[in-house]
Amino acid sequence: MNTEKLKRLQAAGWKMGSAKDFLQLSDEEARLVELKLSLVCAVKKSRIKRKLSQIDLAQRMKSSQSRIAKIEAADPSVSLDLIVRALIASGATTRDIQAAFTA
Amino acid sequence: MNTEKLKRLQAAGWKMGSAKDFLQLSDEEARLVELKLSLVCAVKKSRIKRKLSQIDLAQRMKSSQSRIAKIEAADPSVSLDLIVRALIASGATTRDIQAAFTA
DNA sequence: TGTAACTATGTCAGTTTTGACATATACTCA
DNA sequence: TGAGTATATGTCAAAACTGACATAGTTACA
Repeated sequence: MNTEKLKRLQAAGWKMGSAKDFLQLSDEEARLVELKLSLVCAVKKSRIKRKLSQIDLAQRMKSSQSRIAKIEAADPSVSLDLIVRALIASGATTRDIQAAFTA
Repeated sequence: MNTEKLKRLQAAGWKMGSAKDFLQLSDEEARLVELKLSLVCAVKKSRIKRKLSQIDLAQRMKSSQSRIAKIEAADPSVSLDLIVRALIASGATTRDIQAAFTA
């Protein structure tokens, strides 16, 4: 089982807090991972809230359904840029985005 | 004068609000640019506040001085990932990061 | 049950982003 | 002035990310 798979499992619902030790991340890396996970959750919430399918969202941001799926699964191949673009495209308000940084 | 140069000028202190029209960005693109500019300013503030040189910060995050300079100049070649990593490495608190979203 | 819509996962060529390096420019302060 | 420190800008090979595609799995509902 590799690191990438683990990161995906994390996103799939594993409790944070164990991530750092398990993946042997530095504090800084851990904060970035947690931040990404928060934003990723916000993307899904925002998308569902607006009743958009992954295909809908993909079209809005000129991406593809598979990439949206990877975003929501916190696949290690997705950048913070893409996550935030998805969040914006999904209709999240500035306040929503801000809130995601807190969580 | 190209788009990349313009984006750098923006970061160098130009008032936002003109960016969207001038660069013909969509609302979504404009929001992302504004977000990046806010974070970029936060990086510089945080770095200065902790009395770190660009070299110091570069070492902390295993990057290079030139890349830190590009981050602070909002060079189009820098990703949101790198900006946030710099912000974290510079010692910014979660609250600082959050505040950058408001500004 | 079937089937239509939705979501997940793997792959890959093309594109973007990266650290490193060279070098130029600015800013102290003696 | 000059030497030392800090920051800016250009370049490039290597690494990371991307959309697109195929396809597998899931969910909802008649």
